[in-house]
Parts: sequence; C-alpha cells; structure tokens
Amino acid sequence: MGNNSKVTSFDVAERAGVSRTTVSLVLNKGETPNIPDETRQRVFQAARELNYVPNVTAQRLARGRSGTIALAIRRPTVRRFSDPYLANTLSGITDVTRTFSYRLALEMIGDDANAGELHDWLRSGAVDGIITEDWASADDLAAAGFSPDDPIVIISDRPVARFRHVHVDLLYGQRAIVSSFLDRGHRRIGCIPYAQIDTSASLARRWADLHKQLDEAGIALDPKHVAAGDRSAESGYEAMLRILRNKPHPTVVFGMNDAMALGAMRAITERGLKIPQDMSVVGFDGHELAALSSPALQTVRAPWLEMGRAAATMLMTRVQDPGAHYDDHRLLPELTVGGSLGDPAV
Amino acid sequence: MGNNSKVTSFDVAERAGVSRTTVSLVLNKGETPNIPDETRQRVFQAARELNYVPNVTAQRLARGRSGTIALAIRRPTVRRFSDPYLANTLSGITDVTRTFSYRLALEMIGDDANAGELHDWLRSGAVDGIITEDWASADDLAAAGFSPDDPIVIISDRPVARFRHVHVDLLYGQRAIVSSFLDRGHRRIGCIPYAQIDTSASLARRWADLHKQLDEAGIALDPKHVAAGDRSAESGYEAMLRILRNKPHPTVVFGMNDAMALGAMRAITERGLKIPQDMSVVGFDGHELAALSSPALQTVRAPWLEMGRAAATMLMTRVQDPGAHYDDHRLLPELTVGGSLGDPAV
DNA sequence: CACCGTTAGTAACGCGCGTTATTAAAGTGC
DNA sequence: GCACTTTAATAACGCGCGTTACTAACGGTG
Repeated sequence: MGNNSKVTSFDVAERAGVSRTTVSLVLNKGETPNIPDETRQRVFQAARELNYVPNVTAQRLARGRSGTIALAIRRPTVRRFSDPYLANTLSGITDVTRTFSYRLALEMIGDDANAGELHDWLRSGAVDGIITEDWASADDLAAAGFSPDDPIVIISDRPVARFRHVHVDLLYGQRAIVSSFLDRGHRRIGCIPYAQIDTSASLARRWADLHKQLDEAGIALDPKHVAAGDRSAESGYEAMLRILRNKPHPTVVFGMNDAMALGAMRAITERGLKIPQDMSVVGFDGHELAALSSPALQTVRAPWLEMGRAAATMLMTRVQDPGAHYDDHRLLPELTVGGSLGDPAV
Repeated sequence: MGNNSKVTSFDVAERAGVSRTTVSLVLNKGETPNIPDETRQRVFQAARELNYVPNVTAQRLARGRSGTIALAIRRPTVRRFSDPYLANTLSGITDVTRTFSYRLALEMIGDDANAGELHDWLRSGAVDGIITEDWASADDLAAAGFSPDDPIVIISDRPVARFRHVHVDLLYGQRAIVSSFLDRGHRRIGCIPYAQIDTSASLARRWADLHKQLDEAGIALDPKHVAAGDRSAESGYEAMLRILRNKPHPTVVFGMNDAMALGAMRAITERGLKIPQDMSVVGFDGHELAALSSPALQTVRAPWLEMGRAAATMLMTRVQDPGAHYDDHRLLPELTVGGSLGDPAV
C-alpha cells in the first residue's frame, strides 16, 4: 500500500507539533522526566498514523553500534549434504541473539580466508562482534590486528591463549572413540579422513592426534587402509570401497565424520560383510541418523548446539560490557555407544 | 594492535594534504578525470599508512543502500538434527551474494511471524531485500504492505500471484512419490506427517493434497496408520512404533521427510519385518543418507541448492535494477528410486 | 589583453537519527 | 514582587561518508 516514501522522524515531529528531539526522546527512552504523558501520546499517535519506521542505518550511525554480530564460517564450497554442525550452531546462536535483540550476519568465508578481512570488517563497524572458528592459532588473529579485548569469540578445538573462546575438545572426543576400539584389541585400523585436511586447522590436529594416539599404542596406519572423503556420506561409501579392495581388511574403520562412517557401513554390508562381526565401524559428530543405522553407529556426539549458545552468550556479554569478565568455556563431546563396534574379527 | 581509534576519511585527507571530497572520489570512483595520478597515489598511500577502513554504516547511510539481503526462515525452535534444507539453501544463497559483494543477514522467525515485521524491516533500510518462505498466501504479504514491486522473493511450494517467487513444486514431487506406491497397488497406507502441520502453510498443503490424491484413488487413511513426528529421525522411529501397535499393518509407510522415513525403517526392521517384502517405506526430501540406507530409501530429492541460487539471483537482480524483468522460476523435485518400495505384502 | 576552456580541487549539503546543552515558561517560597 | 527551582521542550552538534555545485588557477587563442 502506498505510503511508501520515507517517513522520517521529522515528519512525525511535524505532525505531533513537537521537535524532532522530542520524538526521539519519546520513542527511545523508557521514562523521560520532562515529557508529560499527553505529549508522549501525541508523538506515539503521530508515529502510528504515519506508519513511521526508524531508519536503522541512521540509528546505527548515531549510536555507534550496528546491533549485529557475525558468524564467520570457514567452509569450502561443499554442498548437497545434511549438516548437523551448521543447523545446530545456528540454532544455538540465534537463540541467544534473539534474547538480546541482536541480528546475525552470516558470512561463509573460504579456507583461504584472511584474518585481516575479519578485522577490517569489525573495524568498519558493520558488526559489533564476531564469532569465528577453526584458526590454526590465535597468532593469526593477533597478527591481523585483533587484540584479546576485541569483541571476538573463537570457536576452537583447543584452548586459545588470551582470547575469548569456546573450547570444544574434539581431541578429547576423538581419543575416547579411538580408545573405544583400541581397548577391544583392534590393531588393523581403517580410516576415512577428510580430503581437505590441510585447509582446516582443526582437521589437521585431529589427524595428527590420531597418529599420535596410534603411535602410543604401537600401531601404524597402513596407507591401504586409508581413503579420504569430502565429508559427504557418498564419499564415505566410495572411500570404503577403495579400502575394501585390499586384503587383509582392517578390523575397524574410523570415519572421521558420521556421514562418511554411515556411507562406509553401507559399502561394507553391500559386500556381504557383517557389522560388527566381520568389521567394526565408528564415527564422529553426533549425526541424528547415527543412532538409527543397523547396527547403531558408535560415535561421539559433538555439542554443536551448546557451542553456539556459549559462543553467542560470551560475545554478547562482551559487546554489552567491554570490561566484562569471562570464564573459559570447555565443552566435551560425549561417547555414544552403538552396536557397530565389536571385537576384532579373527 | 594499537591504532585502534577510528581513522576517518578526514584523517586520510589531512595526511594526504587534500580534502575529504578528494579522498572519497579517489577511493570510490574508478576513474575520475579531474584527479591527477600523483594525487591519487598520495591518497592511497595515506590510507594505507593510516590503515584506513571506511565506516560501512556511514557509507550505507550516505548511499541509501545496506548492501545486505536477508533470509527470513520460518522455523519453530527445533534442534539437534541434520538439515539438508538449511545447509543447501544457505549454500545456494551465499554463492550468489558473494558474487554481488552482498552480505546475508539470517533471521530465524517463528511460526507466528507476522509479515508486518518483515515489511518494517525492509522499510527500516536494514536490508535491501528479503528472501522468505512458506507463507499461506501472498495476501498476507500484501496486507502487511508489500507491493509486488518490492524487493522480496518468496520461496513457495506453489505459484505466487504477482510477486517475485521461486516455485518449488513440492506437491508435484509428492504426487510422484505417492503415485509410485499407489501404482504398485498399495491400498493400506501408513503416514508419518509433521506434528506442526498447522504452523506451516506448505506442510498443510502437502497434507491436504495427500488426502486429495488418496481420495482420487478411492483410498481413505486409517487414523491408526498415521502418527506424527517432529521432523527428526528419532520422532519418525517412535511414530512408526505407534503405527506398528495396530494390525493389520499398512503395506507402505510414507514418511513426510527423509529423516522420519529413515527412523521408521529402523523401527520396522527392529520388529523383524523385512523392507520391502513385509512393508515398504518412502520418504521426501533428498537427504544425503537416504541413498545409503538398506535398502535405499525411495524418495524425491527437493532442489534446495538450486532454490537458494534462484531466489538469491532473482532478488539481487531486482535490488540492482528496480525495473528488472523477471521470469517465473519453477523447480521440480526429482523421484529417486530405491529398494525400500516393493509390491504390497499379501 | 580579453576571452574561454581545462585542470584540480573543495565547500557545502544531505543521509536520518541520538544526545547534550540551552532556553523559555511556569511554578514555588518568602 | 523577587529570586529560585522545576517543567517542557528545542537548537544545535555529531555520527562518517557520498555527491553536487562551485571556485580558482592555469594555459592557450585570436
């Protein structure tokens, strides 16, 4: 319906027979001593009649705040997949921003993203704070100009010195799942890692720690038992087919995310092998469908939802009060037992 | 590191020994006739030395554009699930916004969301355009003040008169999947719909059309063969258990999304029934794991990624040129054949 | 020398609103 | 009736930048 052309606070003021200042005071301040109720009502009515909507850009400029935080997700262009990480992280964050009346800007940045871009983005005033993830080290951020006092929260798989962060201890979770099959005596270990390991600090560390843990157990990964996927279930299926081409087969296969692990299960059973009698499979993520496979996939549930909430809460606290104290936040993945893991086949 | 306090274009101008106007011209206009190269370089250098980053809020105010589009997702607070819709829609949209150097604001609005909020949001100048979804009718939007000329793109399961929209013909897809089992002679139909049917126009239409299609085939749904879920696989599992409590069993079960259908498959096989010999299952969505179940789930793949791309492209075209012509866009889900559908059990 | 086009650059306004400092009028106490 | 406080409201500035219209100096031309 018409009335499209901009209505400004000036128009409201004119109609209410007051000054723009008064309009602004009435509309923004809860209780202002010097404005009698009668005047307030006049302003409200004028605003309503004109269907006044403040220009938020102007408000942001005047207030010096954008009322927005950003989530900078590092992610190669991957698609056609179902994503527990994204869906739950976003849910957790928006839960919090909503209670603060803040908006969320979503930025998908590439693997090659430069911390400097993030810093400029913050300095540009486009956002009041940033949640970001998966940096090799806080040094990258410091080098880009970030100070620990800046409104930035880092989601990381390990503690981040000095910076605000949410520590989701994926290595702890991975150790748990790996131990779960090592403890049963598995020695021939198959693995389906991500192909893009070198583009993600977190994946690189998981990969390195896996080797370390196996080393400690006196086990070496046979390259023939390793085939990478791209995070999709389909790729896990294909990777498993490659692994199955060589004998002896591994006695257990570790899919580094649940989707790939589930793909692997499919490949294994298609070959006529029984899980877990002939071969065990374990995953990592907490995909909702992991519990429904036959047998149920043994995995660890990563706390994506809680992570999103924690990161957003920490950031909003900082945004509202620059001097706010913060507590380190560590979240632990949780082992989920499933029938896909059994004793090693003889 | 240091240098934190705002550097404005005024500072750059001062350092370069020119006026703010010149700075603005140099930094924004590709070629400006009246500025000799020597001056340009001085400005660039001053900006670099001062580490100048323009205040985007001020730019937005001056330019009258926000450089941002919004995705308003209608979604009840559901969590801990994997989401092909969200992940792929977002991928599709950000693909496009990136090429236009636009930002994406993500707004999770509730079932109860009012189109008026969206309209105000647009009028507030916070965003230059909106992609939204799942409205009962364009009348809701028109009533809220939206005009067909406004920069809004509606994602819908049916054509939307007058408004820019991407028509993802879910009913076409559903008809295809339903026909696929009707044609095989199935008459006792089980169904796992969403519990929140009445909060979603699209779900309500799918539900209504399902009845219509069954009617046309002379079939009525037995209430004992219907149990609702909340979209999660877990809920589909439980719904299926409820359905299995009554005999005779349906010969086929239609899970209205893949996650629930996969949950149902699990419940069925746990009861010792064979799929599809004893009972068939079909789904709807195109979940990446549907193809990997045993047997593979027969379903229809909804084109979420293409939908995101199409919607964003259409919106960006409108944002850049208010008078731009647009073509209606219709996308069809695609039947995916799987072994989970067989002939009706005797 | 008067005229004029060109070059190089800037002053000034506008974007729409928040906020501080100030004014004008009305009320109070003695 | 005067000094003083309270009430009611506004003028004016600032946020940082884009853009238009205008100026001043310069160099050529007849």
